[in-house]
Amino acid sequence: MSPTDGQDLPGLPTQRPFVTVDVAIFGVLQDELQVLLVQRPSLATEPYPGLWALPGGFIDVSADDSLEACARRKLAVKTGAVAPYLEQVGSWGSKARDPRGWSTTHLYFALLPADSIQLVPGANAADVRWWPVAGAGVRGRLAFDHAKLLAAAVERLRAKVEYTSLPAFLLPREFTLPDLQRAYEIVLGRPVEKSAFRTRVLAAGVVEPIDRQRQTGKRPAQLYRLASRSEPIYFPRTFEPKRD
Amino acid sequence: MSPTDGQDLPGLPTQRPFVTVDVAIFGVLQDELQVLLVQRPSLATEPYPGLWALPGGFIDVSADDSLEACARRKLAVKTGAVAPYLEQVGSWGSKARDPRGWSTTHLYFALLPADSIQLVPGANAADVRWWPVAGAGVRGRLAFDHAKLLAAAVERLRAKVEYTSLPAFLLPREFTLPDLQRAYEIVLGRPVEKSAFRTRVLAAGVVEPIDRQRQTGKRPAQLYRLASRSEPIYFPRTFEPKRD
DNA sequence: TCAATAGTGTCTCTTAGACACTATCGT
DNA sequence: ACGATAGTGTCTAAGAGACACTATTGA
Repeated sequence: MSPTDGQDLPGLPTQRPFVTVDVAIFGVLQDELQVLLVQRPSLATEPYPGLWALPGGFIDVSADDSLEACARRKLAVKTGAVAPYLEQVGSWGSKARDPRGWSTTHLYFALLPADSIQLVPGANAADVRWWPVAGAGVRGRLAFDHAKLLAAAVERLRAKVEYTSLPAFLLPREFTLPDLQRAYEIVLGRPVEKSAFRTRVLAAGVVEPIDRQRQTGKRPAQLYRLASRSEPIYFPRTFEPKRD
Repeated sequence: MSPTDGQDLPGLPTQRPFVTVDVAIFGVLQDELQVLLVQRPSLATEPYPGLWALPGGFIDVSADDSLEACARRKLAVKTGAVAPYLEQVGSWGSKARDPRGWSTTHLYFALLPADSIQLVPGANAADVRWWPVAGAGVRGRLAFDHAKLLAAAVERLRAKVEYTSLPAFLLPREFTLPDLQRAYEIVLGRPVEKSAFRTRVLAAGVVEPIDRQRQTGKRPAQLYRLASRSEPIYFPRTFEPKRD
């Protein structure tokens, strides 16, 4: 197959944008919401050398059957794991966002239990590490338009957390209700009322109790697991605090 | 500039998907939610000849500065109008969705006052017309994967209508509250309670009264216009009917 | 018995939903 | 006066938010 196959069929444009997929992988570490970033290679031939970026890259039209498959592949390459939750955030494309030319990117975000995975520095990424989302360490120092992409992913995540069970995908398979409540508080960045939280989560059927409790020094807590390991639950109302 | 410019820079993939933008343009006509479709040319060299499809097509990397600009261009070409509301729904891409090869599409949906525009049959589209969204006339007879795309756009629209002022963008610049309520009912496909509707819409500051009323045979109705002509308003709660 | 965390009960207040009622036009 | 549509008021019930209270462990 020649390298220009499919580039010159009649009616198809000869000049095409290049197409990438980026993934914002979120986890909770040290009681903080963090995002997985990779460091770009320090080669003068590469754009933004040495800067941090969302993991991602070009579509491989011979290896990737679809955009989502491409996102899952890039996720697996960095984490060696299959994320329990993956969702498309949107797409961006313009002449200016990549110095190499007209480009589009399809942005996904993934949630996973951060302590369950091993980071995998890749051939094309000097380093891989978690960065706190709230911290200023990352702000404004990301390659390409990734600061904007990350902000969009965080905004989407925070918005959906108000009315879905998404934070459960940040926890290991078995967890307690206080664990889950803490995950909500970490993502939202504000405290959540305990009684209302428990009522809502249990009424919505997000979780089901298992026949075990967590033994700590204090009163033991009932262990739960997700009722639906793959799909999030949507709540009828939100967690938003009462307006004043 | 040679036709392969930008195709062979070092590090860039030589094989790229082709990139399209599609737009689901919605309007209310004959008391129904309708979508603008174009008929594909009846040429054997074109895929899906004669079938109906969402307006759209390839990115023109020399004419389009961004994906959204491309969507606005395609919208203007068919309607001659600038839509008061345009939102990205998502993107799809795979090897299989277009017989000509690996392709991606970026789907937008637009809302506009249907009676304010003139349809413009284009060079590459045999015909343009409105189709009822609910009707079976369109179902399963769309080109490419556009049935799926249209379903996604309708789903997004319906979901957002529950908690936003989107239907206002389907009305002319001046309208009455009963007009607006009717627009909600048409999009949602179910009746909306009058009193709660008015309370919510007015409390949210969606509209502002103008110094005129609509004279019909009956009691005249106060005319309003959008408080914010460009941005939709988000309600704190939804219009969903009480569960049983 | 105390500290600490898990889990429940109770009160209030807001708001949606239902629906009846009033208001204003033309005929 | 009446039909028809515009617009308001009232009652009820459900759920959120606040917060106090009880429960269960180890030390």
